[in-house]
Amino acid sequence: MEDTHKQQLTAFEDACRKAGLRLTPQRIEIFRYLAEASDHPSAETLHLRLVDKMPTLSLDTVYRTLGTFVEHGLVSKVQTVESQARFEVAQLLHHHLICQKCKEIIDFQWQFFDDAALPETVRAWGRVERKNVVAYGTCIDCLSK
Amino acid sequence: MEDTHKQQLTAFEDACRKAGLRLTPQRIEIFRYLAEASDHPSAETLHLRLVDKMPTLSLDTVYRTLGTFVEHGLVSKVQTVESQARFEVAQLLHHHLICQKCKEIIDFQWQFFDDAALPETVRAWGRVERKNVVAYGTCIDCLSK
DNA sequence: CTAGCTGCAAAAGATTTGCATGTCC
DNA sequence: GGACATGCAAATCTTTTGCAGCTAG
Repeated sequence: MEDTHKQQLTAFEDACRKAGLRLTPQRIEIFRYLAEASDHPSAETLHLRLVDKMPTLSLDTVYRTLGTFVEHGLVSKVQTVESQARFEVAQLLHHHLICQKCKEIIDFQWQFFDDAALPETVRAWGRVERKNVVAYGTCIDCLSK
Repeated sequence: MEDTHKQQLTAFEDACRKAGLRLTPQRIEIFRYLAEASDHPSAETLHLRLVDKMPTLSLDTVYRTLGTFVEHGLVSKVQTVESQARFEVAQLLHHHLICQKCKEIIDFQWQFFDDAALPETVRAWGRVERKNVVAYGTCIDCLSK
């Protein structure tokens, strides 16, 4: 496992303890897998890939666990145009590229945007906590097909 | 009806004819309502509000019609973290503010962002057709509660 | 007239929930 | 030990689909 993932996992265990969440094998596995995955899996995909390691893991536990993680800000629900929700380990300052053909979601960084101030008019609306860019298009693989 | 909406409606009728879509009373009402609404309603909300005017209108027609409109680029499906999908009349260059408490979605403009070029790294990914900002926070009404 | 829509009802897909049992702290 | 989490099954909620009748062009 990469260092980044180890750190995420430790931070996760600390966050669980702080939030009064029990560290069960299921939760650890689900989080670990999500931290290592880079493809924003759905609950179903996650379950499918984890039942090998953990044959008794049920799909509803995956749903429940992801819900709990999202509530506690450990995991983010990624917006898509598909019917199934997708998830990723919560991290600030990253944005999404979505291929409209293969539905793949890729993360990217954009410092310039992160530093930019929202327009004046938004200030009157309320308090903004975070802002994200979602860009839609066609990935290079799908373009060449 | 405001001029903007009249124009949208005329553009809609033209677009339907061009696309070979029939102009049925249901389609006209659904589009008209969506053009006038500013709150990004879900299919269910739309149906609920239209059955008064059109008592025979069925929910599945609303779903089917919105699907057809989205396919033809007349309407956009708005991504949310809620379970129900929400819709709006398609328009370029606008972004969303989402209140995490009351779930209200507000449009805003941001010329500076629209003009900004995506970072270099994105170019290697493929061809981007559009980019949107989604900002999350708490609206002024919910802040004062 | 007739291809394309609509409404109805039923199905499918995604997610949630009640409950009994098991397990982390 | 006791509160919390899990697994199972059933329920719920959202969206889709098959089909027969209707209607815009």
